[in-house]
Amino acid sequence: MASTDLLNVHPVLFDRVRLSIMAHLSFAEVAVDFNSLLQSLELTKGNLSTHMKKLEDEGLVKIDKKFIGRKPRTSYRCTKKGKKEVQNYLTTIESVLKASA
Amino acid sequence: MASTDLLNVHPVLFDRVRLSIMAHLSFAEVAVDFNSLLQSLELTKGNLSTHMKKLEDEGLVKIDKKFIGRKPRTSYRCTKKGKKEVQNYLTTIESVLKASA
DNA sequence: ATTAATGGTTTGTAATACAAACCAGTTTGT
DNA sequence: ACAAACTGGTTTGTATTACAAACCATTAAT
Repeated sequence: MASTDLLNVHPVLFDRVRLSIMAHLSFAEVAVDFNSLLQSLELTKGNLSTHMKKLEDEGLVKIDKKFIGRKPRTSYRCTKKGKKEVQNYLTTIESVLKASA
Repeated sequence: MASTDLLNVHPVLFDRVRLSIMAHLSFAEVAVDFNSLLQSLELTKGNLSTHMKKLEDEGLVKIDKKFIGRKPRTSYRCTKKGKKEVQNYLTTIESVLKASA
């Protein structure tokens, strides 16, 4: 088994909210903006903001800020690394837990 | 998709160490004692102790304290609820992440 | 000109993971 | 017999983190 494999999972993904975010982003395949995430996930703005910053710091997500007309708009997309880490999370969890089922 | 399904996952399992513990226990099928867990998982005693307490409080694990000869021995086993929650964790993660792969 | 809404960020607080210190007893060494 | 070291943990203090509230800057509506 080697449940220590879990150590190879990116730590930042061990959070329900961030995993949800990454699921959304990797599902979308395209950039998703702050407010859709906000709605889908039912978070407060501050909470979402800091989670996104953390994901960005770890390179799992790329932020894109621009103006739509006169309004600011922040959107995010999943990086290659992000996809990789999500995949790794899934396969690792499966291997660790299925052995024990 | 509905990544909000993640809300149905037991919160206490969203921790790398506790998930490792539960993987160990549900794999073992039998009681595992404090010190084997300590070794397998390479934790400090205090850390393991508090994690086990939390798992116990949530009813995922049953604690058993007795004396072997003159020495105390604490061991743990996975409860039915524990197994159920681990299963739920696995299937939920799979459904949420596979949709996004 | 005010008020309300949009699009976020910064900041203060409560919860949590962790290791260090501690405690109760046992075995080992002299 | 006594001390030192080991066993088997628990309690306690600290650092990190998740979170919501408060805030800021601007735009849109009245």
